[in-house]
Amino acid sequence: MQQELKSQLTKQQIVQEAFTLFYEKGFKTTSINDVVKAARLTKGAFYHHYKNKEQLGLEVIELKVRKRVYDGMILPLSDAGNPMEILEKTFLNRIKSFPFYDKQNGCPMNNFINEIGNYETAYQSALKHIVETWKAALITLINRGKNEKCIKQNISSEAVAVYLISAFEGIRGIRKLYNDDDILNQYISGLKLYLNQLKA
Amino acid sequence: MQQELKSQLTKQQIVQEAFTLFYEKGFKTTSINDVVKAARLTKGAFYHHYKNKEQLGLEVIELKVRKRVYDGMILPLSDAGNPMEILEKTFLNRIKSFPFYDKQNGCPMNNFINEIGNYETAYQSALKHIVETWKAALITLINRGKNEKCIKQNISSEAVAVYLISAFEGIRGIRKLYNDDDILNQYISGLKLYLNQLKA
DNA sequence: ATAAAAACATACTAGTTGGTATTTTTTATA
DNA sequence: TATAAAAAATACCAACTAGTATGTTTTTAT
Repeated sequence: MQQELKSQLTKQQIVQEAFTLFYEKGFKTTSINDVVKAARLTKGAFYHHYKNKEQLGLEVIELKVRKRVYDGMILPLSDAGNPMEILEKTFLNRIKSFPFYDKQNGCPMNNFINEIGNYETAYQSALKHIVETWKAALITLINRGKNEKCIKQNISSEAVAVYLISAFEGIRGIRKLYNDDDILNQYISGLKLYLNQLKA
Repeated sequence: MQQELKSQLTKQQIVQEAFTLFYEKGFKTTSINDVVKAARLTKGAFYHHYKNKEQLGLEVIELKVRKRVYDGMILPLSDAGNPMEILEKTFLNRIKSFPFYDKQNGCPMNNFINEIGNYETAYQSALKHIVETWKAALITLINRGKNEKCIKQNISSEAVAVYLISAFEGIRGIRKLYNDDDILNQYISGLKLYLNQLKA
């Protein structure tokens, strides 16, 4: 039992360090040597727990990237209260609460999508699953807003959800190019404007 | 004179093949060997024309990526006609006219941004320059729309410009995860909705 | 015609990559 | 306490990386 615990702890350590490195310097540019060095382990230990680098990447997406999006952007959507306010609060709070580090490095999911999104089926579906979950949660909330007469009836919930996600992921990338928050504040203005126009 | 022409032709060939490879498989993952092989040249030839890989990357951004965004998304904005219609036409036409290849591989600029956007100053400013040019062109058009009373007065042109760009770049990445155009059509619905709400 | 210079090719280096084979250490169980 | 199995370390490999040194061919100027 203690052995299994140790094994899990080691894997956790590897995944944690890998996530940080992938986030900061990209998946392709991070070597297994980088990861085991950061985790203060050796290659032998790594390849005892993981078949190859791809499997590590998938586990990082599954355990870290997914959780991040889930906790930050999906879970808050199921709170009780005015759907329109929840929508605003979730997007704005998230953007505003990012530390400099997160602004500089962008969205871990978006980084993965744009670095290895194409032609790597396993990654594609892992990332797609996160997006789909997010989208579904947004649609549910928007539909609730329609039912409760605080969101316009004649708009497509799906379209709004996709447009919200797109703009959010887009700005996370674009922000990386800048050294200040001006562009982020402009995005926030644009988002507020957009949300206001959805109100019934 | 003939020599200079030959030199320019070789460089063009290199930049062209490099752009394609960077687009298809990423900047970091494409080796100089890949590039010279595609251009049917040798390493000696490459390093005669370019100082290093970074310089090639910058030239690809400057000559290819920039032109692509300029021709597809910026130049059409300065057409004569109803600003609102131009806005709609430019974004929708562009999205709808992408061949499968372009949908699968995403936006070359966005790929660069998310792959090497952070901690590489030279790339940052090259890419930022493209975004800024795009943004400025959008603002000009939106302001014209306000003057001509076809766009609401009480909205921030900057905010709209940034939100439009963000969503566009965002969906180009997200589309990479899918095998069909459903998500793209939902984006288009969302975009139409958004644009309609700007009308005066 | 010839010498210099530019364009390009060949062969190489030192370092890194993902991954493996083998050995040592730790842990669980009899 | 002996033994098997899991965990981790060491040492290694072939392929690949960006870049260089040194050639050879082609073009240009005189």
